[in-house]
Amino acid sequence: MKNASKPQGCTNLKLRQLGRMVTRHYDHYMSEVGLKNTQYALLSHVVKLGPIRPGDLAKRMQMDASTLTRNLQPMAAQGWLRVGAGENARSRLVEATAAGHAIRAEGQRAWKAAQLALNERLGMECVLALHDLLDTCIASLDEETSDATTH
Amino acid sequence: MKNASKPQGCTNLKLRQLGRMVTRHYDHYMSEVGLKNTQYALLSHVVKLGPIRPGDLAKRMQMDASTLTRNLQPMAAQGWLRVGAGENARSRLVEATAAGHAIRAEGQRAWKAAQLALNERLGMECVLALHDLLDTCIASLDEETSDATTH
DNA sequence: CCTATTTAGTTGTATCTACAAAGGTTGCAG
DNA sequence: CTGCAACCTTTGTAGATACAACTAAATAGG
Repeated sequence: MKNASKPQGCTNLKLRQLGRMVTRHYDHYMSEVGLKNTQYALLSHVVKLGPIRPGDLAKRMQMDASTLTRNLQPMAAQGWLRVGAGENARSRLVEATAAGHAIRAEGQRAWKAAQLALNERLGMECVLALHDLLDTCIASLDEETSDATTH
Repeated sequence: MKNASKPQGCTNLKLRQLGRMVTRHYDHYMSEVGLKNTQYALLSHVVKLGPIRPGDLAKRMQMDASTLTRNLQPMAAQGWLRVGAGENARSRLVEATAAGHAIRAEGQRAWKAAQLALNERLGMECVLALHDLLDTCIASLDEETSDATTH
């Protein structure tokens, strides 16, 4: 017994609206340590994935390569990460500096507070269900993109 | 029997990642009629909510007032909508022009194709569940914002 | 009436986002 | 070795997003 046979409204609209709300929520907390939500996400990925090529990082974050180039710039200017030479002359490697690790640790505390507050506001059940669903959707769209269905 | 007692990962990250993917999907379809996903959303709201004040429209869309001011500009320049005088000298009214109604109708066809394709890619069950959850979350965060709990 | 506060909208500034195109690099075919 | 295709990243351009500060106008007190 379905809720409705056809989805009501626009998936994109709802995603973006909630996205704006949640992003504002996180940014409010992250601002205490001088980070944007996006910068914390990027820094965390760089810390975890070690020296990594921009293109690979962009793919992991489901982000356009040119967007990544742009997002790296303010963070490199802050000295939080470094975009060095890769194997080839045409590839590069991104890695976090000591300052980057430090601020990421600070950011993690702010992030935890933000996530806890959000869990509180939405209810744990809701957040768990949302995470599962978002993960499923991301995986679905991702596998089609990389076209790995055939082998 | 829960999936886990604490949510794994970052709600904001997942939302933004899926948001980027889905926005790209819609923009791909909307580009056929020369609209961005955001512009279609904005235009639809203006068409539906009739002449409306910028502030009210921003609240409806969970968007900062200054963001709305900026987003209106390219659309007004295209002649799709008009920002006219309101009751007071300090308030204004936004409404769609004839050209706005026309392109919104075209956009609607593109939107339908995009939504159908997304339903296909994610599966109807998944989209329905996602819509319900997004609506619930938006409503939760919204009621706290408007602080309507006390009376 | 006049000032203080609140309200409505815009501007300054900074970042995020992505498509199209450009600039080099690598690798392969001939 | 030469030329061309494929690859990796950055630039050009345009729009989305929001906080802080600003302008202007309505409103409340006195």
